Amino acid sequence: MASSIHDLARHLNISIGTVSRALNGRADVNADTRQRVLDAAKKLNYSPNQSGRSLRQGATHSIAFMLQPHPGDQQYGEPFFIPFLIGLQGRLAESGLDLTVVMGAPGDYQQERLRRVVETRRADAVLLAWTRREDERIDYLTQVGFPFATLGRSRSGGKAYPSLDLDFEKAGGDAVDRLVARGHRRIAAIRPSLNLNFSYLFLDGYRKALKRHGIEVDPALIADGFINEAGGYQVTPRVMQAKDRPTAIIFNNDAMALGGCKALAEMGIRPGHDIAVTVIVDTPLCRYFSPALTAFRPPLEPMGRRLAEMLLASLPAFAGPGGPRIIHEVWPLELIARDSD
Amino acid sequence: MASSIHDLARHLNISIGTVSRALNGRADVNADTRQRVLDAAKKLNYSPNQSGRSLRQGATHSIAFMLQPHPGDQQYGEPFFIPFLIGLQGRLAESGLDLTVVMGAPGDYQQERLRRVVETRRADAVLLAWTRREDERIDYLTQVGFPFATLGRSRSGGKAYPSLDLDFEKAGGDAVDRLVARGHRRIAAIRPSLNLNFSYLFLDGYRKALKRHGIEVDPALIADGFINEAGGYQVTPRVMQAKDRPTAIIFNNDAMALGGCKALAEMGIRPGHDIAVTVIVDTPLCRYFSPALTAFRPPLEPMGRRLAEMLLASLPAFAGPGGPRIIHEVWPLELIARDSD
DNA sequence: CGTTTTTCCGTAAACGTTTACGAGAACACA
DNA sequence: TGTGTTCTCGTAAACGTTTACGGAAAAACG
Repeated sequence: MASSIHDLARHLNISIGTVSRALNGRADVNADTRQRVLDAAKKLNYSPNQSGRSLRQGATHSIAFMLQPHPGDQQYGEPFFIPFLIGLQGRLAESGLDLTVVMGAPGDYQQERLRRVVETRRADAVLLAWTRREDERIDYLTQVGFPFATLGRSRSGGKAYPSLDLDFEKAGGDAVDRLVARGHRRIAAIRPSLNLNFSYLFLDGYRKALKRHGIEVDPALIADGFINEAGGYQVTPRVMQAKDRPTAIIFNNDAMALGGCKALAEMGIRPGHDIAVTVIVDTPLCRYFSPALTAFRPPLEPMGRRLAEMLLASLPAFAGPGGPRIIHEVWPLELIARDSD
Repeated sequence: MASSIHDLARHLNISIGTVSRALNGRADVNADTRQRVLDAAKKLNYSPNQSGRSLRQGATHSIAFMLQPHPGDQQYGEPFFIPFLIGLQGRLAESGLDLTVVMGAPGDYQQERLRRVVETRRADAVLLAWTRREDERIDYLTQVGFPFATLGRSRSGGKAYPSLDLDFEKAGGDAVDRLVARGHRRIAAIRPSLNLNFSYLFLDGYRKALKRHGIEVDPALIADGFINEAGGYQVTPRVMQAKDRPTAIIFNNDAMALGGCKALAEMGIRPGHDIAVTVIVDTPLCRYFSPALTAFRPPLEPMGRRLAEMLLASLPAFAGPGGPRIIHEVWPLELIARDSD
């Protein structure tokens, strides 16, 4: 049933070596025989056994993307990543690589699963998302010398790996600028806990922009909570209880914004009327919420493509003529003005 | 660096055969030597090369879950599946199996990717979701005799594969019952197009319940659209233009409900006040939306665990003493009453 | 003590590829 | 014609495992 290279060879009365060379497009095979091999391969529905290839070549031809729910986050997930994955997979496929998403159990922050992938050599490289400020995954991978790239920056591992990130700092500043221009002075910031790197960047941008406008940074207007609806719901009332009530809130996460708006609604506060709401990472949620939420949108699919390219460029086997290169890029977020501010 | 079974053997001065047997827990190896092997394995940080194992055993020890955005659905994804995947991965890990999620490019409905997985033998079995009424993936897999299980039922492929589904028919009926009990007679149904199987089940339940209550089924109150926010947004006004305006809408999809509520808001119609809204599959969205949406909730994580178990039970290599069994189950959806109806 | 059974381990083949090496044939060139 | 080059292909080893087979040593048994 599963036809092997031997079947092809027997069928054509040539050696398996020639068949392999023909299939792999090597130069030292007659054009005529190559065609015959290709035809036979199609006819016998042949496709190479990956285990065999991997074993011989020491490469799996697949890239692992580590996807993991945050600890305790049983209910919701990562819609954010889907368009990103589409771009990723598209670009990888062009280079003959498979993308496999490996799920971690919630809570262990991927370390165990990551080790498993690396040690059993299930992938040729790994893609990490939601990098933390100090990231043990990055430490581990650099230590064992396993190729990887990250979506997001980190302090860990030096800069010896490709990374693509969004400019959360600028977005945080732009959000403040826009709100200040609209007359706001009391601006709250709500961000995820866990030491996610983008959350720090966002806060930096927020703080710097306030200072630029001569506005004092009030700790009572800054809060962090769990990175989902429940977290936003829980933490938003806290900033609303500040002595001098905020007239605007910037949420660093769409899910938290959703929960926060729920909390606001229960307090009788209407986004867009009684308070201005801005969200840093846009998803379709923001668009279809009532009122539609002003948000900063990342070009997710192009980001996926680009990160794939950057990863490939760093791998000796795929790098272009110039040899392997480590590329770092930071992309801007585009403001989508809607009704909530 | 990557230590092989040969390194272990050399280090212990025994043959690789013995090492392998010790590692795999076979009976014909001395308890003492086994311990020495295990210790050495830990010390040398050995873990078996998957390609080697797979090649020899003809099994990859991994299960593929096919995840694919619907054609044209660039923006949003499958948050629905995350808890499901957690359950799945947890149960598979207990049997030493890896779960890899394989992404398809949007649009080709997975056929090409599926073939690729099957033909290159990257997984031992496949898990399909969002089954269609007539499903070419199922036809293909049964035809080539590749093991699989499905989340959702289908007309294709006979019944020779395990399947776990939710009782959308009952949920559709229950939703109608509840609305009728609250005085509604004009009840609209909005569901995804594409011939997704659950969408038909839902509609069947809806229709039967209406008839049970002596209410005529009005085609003007039934609409289908694309399975995302945009689809709901686009199609909801259509049912609202029916001669005798509906006083309630049942959405068969949470994303469509979100889009639909946006459309309603633009028409000045408030869910929970001017119209009753019920959603068949609950997500955190429904809970945090304003107003919170009444919805039917599936136990996603247990479903994942259970489907993994059912798949394993159907595989000769993992089936229990009774031999392989094909199990079919249909689980109920639990109504979560909130504020929208 | 001799025979049979059990325990334990080494040998080697096999899984399906890729690829270094070498060799025969055809060709080019003087 | 002789020599060197090019084209094409077969041979066989190698990747890291698992496992059937057989055999030596130890244990059990009479």
